[in-house]
Parts: sequence; structure tokens; C-alpha cells
Amino acid sequence: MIYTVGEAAKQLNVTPSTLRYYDKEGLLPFLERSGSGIRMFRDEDMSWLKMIDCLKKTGMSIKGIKHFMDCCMEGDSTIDDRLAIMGSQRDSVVQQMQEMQEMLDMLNFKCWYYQTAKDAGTCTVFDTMALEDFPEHYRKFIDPAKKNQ
Amino acid sequence: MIYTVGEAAKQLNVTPSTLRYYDKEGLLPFLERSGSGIRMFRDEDMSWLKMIDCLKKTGMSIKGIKHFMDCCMEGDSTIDDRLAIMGSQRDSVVQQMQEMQEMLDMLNFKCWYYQTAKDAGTCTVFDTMALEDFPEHYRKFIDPAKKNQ
DNA sequence: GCTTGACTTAAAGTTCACTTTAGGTTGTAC
DNA sequence: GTACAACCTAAAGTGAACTTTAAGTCAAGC
Repeated sequence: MIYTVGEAAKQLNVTPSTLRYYDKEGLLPFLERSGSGIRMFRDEDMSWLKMIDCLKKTGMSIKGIKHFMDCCMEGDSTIDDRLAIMGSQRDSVVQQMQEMQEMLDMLNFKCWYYQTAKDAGTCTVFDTMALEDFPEHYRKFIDPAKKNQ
Repeated sequence: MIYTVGEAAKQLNVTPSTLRYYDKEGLLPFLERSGSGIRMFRDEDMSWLKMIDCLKKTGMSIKGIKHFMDCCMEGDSTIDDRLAIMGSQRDSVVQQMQEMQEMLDMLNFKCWYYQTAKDAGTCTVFDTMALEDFPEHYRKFIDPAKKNQ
């Protein structure tokens, strides 16, 4: 199966211009054209696009992705480089997820906080609350210096 | 304890210019100044900054953060709005984490793939491998249309 | 054969979130 | 009292990642 830039873009949930931009930046060295110059995305190219999407979503820059793709085109001599790139990207994602979890904990606290305030009708409900009145796992978010959390 | 913009910035691991920029954009409505116009960050302001940092790190725009801060300054009349904002931000983070997990799975596959190629000295090692030769949890990443994964 | 929608390019424009620059003021240390 | 680092503002500049525009080409349906 062969897709045009518009069809490929739809599958990836991006605009055709984005794919053309990626092409211009050298992210799609695998891409072939028809005799009249039209981009032809094959099924295996869609796999490449998914990989690019993965790197993009995990925070790699266009330049970084281009470097990886260049390595991929080079062949076996770059296996070590590619392994290193994947390894550091994985480490980065693990870190990002840890940070995300911390942020989620804080947001969960805020949801509880505003839900409690909503139920009481006012944020002043917390003024008379002692630290022990807060659910245990939320206590770490409470700033004694701050009235309105 | 009171901090200058430079001290506050150091605690948050940002530059002083960033905090001045946030101030200019209206993200720091709580912030007070000394008689000579110098920004004074109190301990409870550092809590506000942590909240702003949390929203920023979870992908909220400067404009979105400003809106939230404005609600915070308004008082009890905006409790519902703030609860809604925190709720949707939490949902967004849950989604982001799910996506991150999928990306991590893919990167783990790629690490295994390149490690295997490295051990063999060539990517052609996969040419003779049947689907059953791949670890089970990695099989979903294999594209039959694609030689070099 | 002609319309129409999708494709092509190069180049300019946009948005976001800072960052830098220029010119000036403040406050602590000697 | 003077040096010097850190503060101040307004405004211009930066970099990343697209997005839009303009002018033209291609291919399927009538």
C-alpha cells in the first residue's frame, strides 16, 4: 500500500505541511518519489514515521531526530551510536515520567483541596484545620507559611 | 525569609529574566515590591512559584497559568473554576503519562533491538529471525513490511 | 479536454517562551 | 564615598517548530 503525503499525515494526526517540513529538514531520507515528484509513503515508511513521532513526543529535537535517521541510513557501522541514542532517550523518558508523577501528586492534592473548599463554600475552611486533619498523603504539599494553598 | 529575584530563581532552577518575564505577563500577582521597586519573594510566594512550575511542566501555557492565578486572586467566587482547571490538568497529565509509557515501551524495544544487533555485529541478524524468536512483549512493535526495524 | 482537489516548491510569516541588550538605579563592602 | 554586583525597565532579538502564501503541476472523474 502506498500513501500520499495527505494520507500519511492523516494516519499520524499531523498536517501535510508538517511532513513536508520534516522532509525538507532531512528527517525522511527513506522517502521515495514518483516520476512526477510526488512523495510515496510505503507501509514500512509509516513505521519510520511512528519512530520519528515517538522521538518527537519524548522531546527529541528535529536536529536530534535527523541525526538518528542519518545513522539508520548508514547501516551497521552506527549500531553503537543508535543503541546509545535509544538508551539515553529511554533514560530521559523515565526521568520525565518520574517528574510527571510528582506533578500528578500535586495536582491530585489541588483537586482535593478545591473540592473540599467547594463543599465548604469557602477556602477559609482550611484556616481552622490542623495538619492532622489533612489526608496523610497530602500533608507534604502543605506550606505552613501559606494560608491559601 | 525574603528572597530577591536572583535567589528565588536559583531555588527554582530558572534565570532571573524568566521570573521577570513571568511577572510582566501577570503570573505573579501576589508579588510585592520594596520601597525602591525591588521584587520581594516571601516563603509563601515560593509555594506559588512551585505551583506555577507544576502547571508549566505539565504543559499549561503562560496565558493559561495567568488565568489560573487571576482566579486564585479573586477568592472564593472562583473555587469551581479552579477545581475545573486542576481537574482537567490532572486528566491531561494522566493522558500524557499513558502516552509516555507507550513511548517507553517502544524505546525499550529499540534498545533491545540494537543491543541484539550490536552483539551480532549486524542488523541482518533479524532477517533470519521468525516472529517467535522475538521476546513476546516486543512482538507488537515488529512491522512485517519492514526489514530494518 | 476540462474541472477540481491534492500535490509541488521556495520563501515569508507565526507563535511561544524566553533571552538579550541598553541604559539606568540600588545597596552592601571596603 | 566609591566600586561593584545585583537589581530595575522597555524593547528588540532568538530559536524551535511549524504554518501560510503564492505560484505552479498532476491525476482522476465527467
